[in-house]
Amino acid sequence: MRHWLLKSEPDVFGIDDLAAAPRKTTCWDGVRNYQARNFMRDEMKRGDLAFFYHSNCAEPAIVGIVSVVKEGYPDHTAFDPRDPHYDPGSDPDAPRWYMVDVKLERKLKRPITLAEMRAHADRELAGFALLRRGNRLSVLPVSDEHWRFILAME
DNA sequence: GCCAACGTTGGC
DNA sequence: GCCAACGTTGGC
Repeated sequence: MRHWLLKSEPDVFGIDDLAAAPRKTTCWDGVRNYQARNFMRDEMKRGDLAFFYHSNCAEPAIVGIVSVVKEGYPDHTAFDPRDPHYDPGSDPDAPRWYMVDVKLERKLKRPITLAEMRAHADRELAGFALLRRGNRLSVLPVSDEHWRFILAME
């Protein structure tokens, strides 16, 4: 089983939105980056766990844990001209973008902030993609060691 | 195939 | 709101 991190802007869709969703489940739509797409389409498996991360906000932090409940399938929002994530280059016969479904397992007891994690960037969390300068990937893998260390911070 | 221009991401 | 970093686009 692999571990991941999923970014979401709390102003758009935060951890409490997921907690309020039917069956605490949502499709992770709107990802328009090829590397992130490949992770969702090819590598994320049912039962994998992921950190739910709040980005582009006052306190960037990991705030919860989700599980993959449905593996990669075409992101239909790319087909809808009225959708903000519409991409005319993707059509149902040859989908360009994929998504997974995730379910909230639990919120963390407290947010693990980006600043806190950065304090370990040279030691326990060395190599963690989230801490790379200029990191813009919205779906990224987390090693088992980093996963365990971050959970221990909780 | 190169690279400048542009749009987006995301921390601060 | 600013701006650095990055991915994408399109002219050549």
